[in-house]
Amino acid sequence: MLWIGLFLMARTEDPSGRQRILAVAAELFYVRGVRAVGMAEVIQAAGCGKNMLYRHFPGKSALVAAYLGRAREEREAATSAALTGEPREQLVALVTEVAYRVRGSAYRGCAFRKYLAEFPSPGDDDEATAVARAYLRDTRAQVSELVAAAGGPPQLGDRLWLLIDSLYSGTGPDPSVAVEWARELVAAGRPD
Amino acid sequence: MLWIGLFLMARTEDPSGRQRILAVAAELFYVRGVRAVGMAEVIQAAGCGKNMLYRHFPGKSALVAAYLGRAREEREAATSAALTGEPREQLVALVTEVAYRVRGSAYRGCAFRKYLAEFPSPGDDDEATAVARAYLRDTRAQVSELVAAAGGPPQLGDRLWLLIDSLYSGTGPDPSVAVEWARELVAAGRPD
DNA sequence: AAAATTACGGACCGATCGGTCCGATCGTGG
DNA sequence: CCACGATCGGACCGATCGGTCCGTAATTTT
Repeated sequence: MLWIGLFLMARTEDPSGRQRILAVAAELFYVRGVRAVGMAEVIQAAGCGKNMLYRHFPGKSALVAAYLGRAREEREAATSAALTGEPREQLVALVTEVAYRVRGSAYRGCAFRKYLAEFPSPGDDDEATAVARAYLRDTRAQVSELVAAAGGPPQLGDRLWLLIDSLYSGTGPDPSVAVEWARELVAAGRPD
Repeated sequence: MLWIGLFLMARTEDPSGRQRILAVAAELFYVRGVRAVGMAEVIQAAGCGKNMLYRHFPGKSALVAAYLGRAREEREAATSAALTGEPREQLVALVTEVAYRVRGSAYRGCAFRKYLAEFPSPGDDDEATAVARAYLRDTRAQVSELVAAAGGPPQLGDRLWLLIDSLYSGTGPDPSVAVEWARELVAAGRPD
């Protein structure tokens, strides 16, 4: 009975353990900034004891790295869900999905870009910085590969990445401007 | 003799006073982040005593606000220097100037966007936040006005602002992509 | 019911923060 | 040569940080 319970918790929600702490910490880090949120505040918001948190995460840097890793998983899930249809449609869908997310009321900027802005000179062993940089690099590579699959010129990838980058920045114009522009761009690149 | 000296210092450089402290602090805040730089480090880098700094700036928040105000002045000077010729040329020159700055080896991202990312939930009386927001708002308005003066549609302003925004983000493609795109955009909007 | 495992949360530690105050020092004017 | 003013920089303060340890209470296993 105990083992079945542990098994189910591990497979499903783990509502009072690691996942719960991570969800609470992620929200705080994202909204208020990583440096501005102390461990004590995470503990209080999670409603757990100090032992609980420090057993799952050896320190704040590990918690922050897990926060960005979680953000990456969420982004990848949303992105892959939007990528159906032929490559050209996928390119537009990619921009549209980002625009949709940016319009959401909970959007406070790109978590990875914000982290890199907050820690521009990290130690060489900063795992969170590695996660953030890898995400940006991989996402951009994904666009390039998609453009190559669609038979478009590399320049198309550059310009689409520029549009996505502007969307994420949070200070750009209305997201629909980027979406409409991406549509024109992909349509113009069509050889037929 | 004493008065002449004071007069010259006030008119020219003030090498051991406010301007020097501000220059040192600005470099530190910009490269390493505002929160990551303590007042003690600013004082040591400026080579002055604590009294010196706290006489010119009542506290860190005032120093940060002055840092962003200084950054704004520098940006406005560089921008206005680039704005010669007819409105359409000015639009391209605006993007080109930003691209030039972004390519510089000392570029570490837009100071205003970085500050807003570092302090997403400031107090209502945070002067630095007000400076940063005002800069972004005014710069965007400047683009819109320039487009209007050039007789272009508002959409042109949106798209040019998008390009500029992407340039500043620091994670976009090569700056030349935005410059070339801006050239095409302005040329295509030409009625003749 | 007794025992053992778990978790909450306060006490505590050293380090660092922004900021104040004051003694020591140096250059200048009388 | 002395006295004055300005400046450097260390001592110090309260607050907060990340992190450790442990007393106590609750829950579960036997």
